Amino acid sequence: MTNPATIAGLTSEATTEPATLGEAAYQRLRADIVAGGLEAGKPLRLEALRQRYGLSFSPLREALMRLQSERLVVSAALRGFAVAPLSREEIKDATETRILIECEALRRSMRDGDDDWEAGIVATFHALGRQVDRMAATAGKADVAEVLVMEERHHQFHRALISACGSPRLLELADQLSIETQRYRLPSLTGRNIGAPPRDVSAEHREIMDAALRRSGDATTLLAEHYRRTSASIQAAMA
Amino acid sequence: MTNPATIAGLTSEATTEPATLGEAAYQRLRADIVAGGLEAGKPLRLEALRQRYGLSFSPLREALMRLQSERLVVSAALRGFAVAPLSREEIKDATETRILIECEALRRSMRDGDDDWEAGIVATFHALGRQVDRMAATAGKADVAEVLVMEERHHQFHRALISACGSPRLLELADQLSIETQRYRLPSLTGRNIGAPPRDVSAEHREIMDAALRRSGDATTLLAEHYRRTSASIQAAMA
DNA sequence: ATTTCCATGATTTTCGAAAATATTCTATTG
DNA sequence: CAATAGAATATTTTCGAAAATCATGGAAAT
Repeated sequence: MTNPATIAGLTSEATTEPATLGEAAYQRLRADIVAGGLEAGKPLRLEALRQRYGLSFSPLREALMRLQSERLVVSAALRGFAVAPLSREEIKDATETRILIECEALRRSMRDGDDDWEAGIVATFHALGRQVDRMAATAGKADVAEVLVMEERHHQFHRALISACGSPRLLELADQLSIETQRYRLPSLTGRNIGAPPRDVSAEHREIMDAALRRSGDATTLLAEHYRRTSASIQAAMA
Repeated sequence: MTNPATIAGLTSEATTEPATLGEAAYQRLRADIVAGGLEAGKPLRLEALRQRYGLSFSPLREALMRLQSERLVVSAALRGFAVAPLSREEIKDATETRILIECEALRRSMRDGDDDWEAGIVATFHALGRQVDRMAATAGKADVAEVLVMEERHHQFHRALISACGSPRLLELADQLSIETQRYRLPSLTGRNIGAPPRDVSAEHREIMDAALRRSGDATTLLAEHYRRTSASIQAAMA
């Protein structure tokens, strides 16, 4: 059965209580890795995790195996686990793979999407805009909780675009790649982001939305450029 | 130590000795699911698995978590695991996703592939042909071990085609989708395959190879057709 | 000075029992 | 007879100790 948290969203705020400790460990570990609470490259000692989360080895190991499949954790046999390192190569590969997956899913959604699909795009675009406005009002303070809410809205918008593709695999892959790339985005969003190019992300979103609703082939091009711009700025910051 | 290499010509990693029991459980479970030794849809009771493989719960659960990420196993919280069911929808989605992934990887490989890439294609094509000839000689007997060897060679050929793509993600996804679709192919290969359309698979492989070595855009079209033909025949047999 | 070997401590991996939860069966009620 | 509640059973999930393995450091040998 697919994990509802994977589909539902990114953040640790579980709308539903996890049924097992293994599931809880998975969600908390993933949230901490993505948000940087567990530093990239750092070894994940089981004894330390046991104390940190108040769990036993079994559910922790289960969660770590899952996270390893999602490339958030690496491991060597008998040598334990570590938070997957960040690298320019990885963000590049993740971004290009994401573009491949999401552009195909967007093409199919534009072909098959109905009124509900369109409504979902408009609704999530609006919600994202509201959140961006709210954060602009309290400018200066890069509150990490607020940033996480915005990232969740951002994810919901992009997911709405491809939600009518009809392929569970493409949607799951898109979710996984979204999580992976979020690891790279978050530091630059919470940090004070000096030297970032002046970029109107909201305008990019609006263009993508408009093209998608027009069922125009431009939508995939705009989507790819949107992701490549973000990736390039991250890579530049990783000098 | 029990060597699964006799049963599993399935993957390259199956030939190397697993370092942990969890890894061994993963390999043996996967081989048994793909080969049909564990029936699709059937519940995987831990007590039964413990006896069958002579392992404790921990490594078994670890392996099952990994297999769940690869869509070979499904589970519901507190209700245990089951072999992932087979369905027309799944083989369709898996095939189309595989085409998306491998065609992109083939395009990149044709763009960047060097002499070693070409040599790998020619070598694996030859090895596959030898195996097919060997099996044609002993026709009538659909030996499951021989079929597994052939599937392994088949996989190696297709992997050689895309091996120069430069993306670890695309290669890993292709491997996973290859395993998934193998579950669907094996029954029809071991069974006596009545009513199958007369199809020269070797000729298809040669055409794909030739086009790839010519760096012709036809290669991706031929590859897609190759996979779609197989998928269609499987779906037809699933009436 | 460098290497090799072994003891020591740290860490991962595995096990089987215990706890938690689901499922089945039976008895009872409406 | 159908439906329900509760006990009994089956199964999953979790725990902490034990076993296996790796990492570290120091002594002996070259």
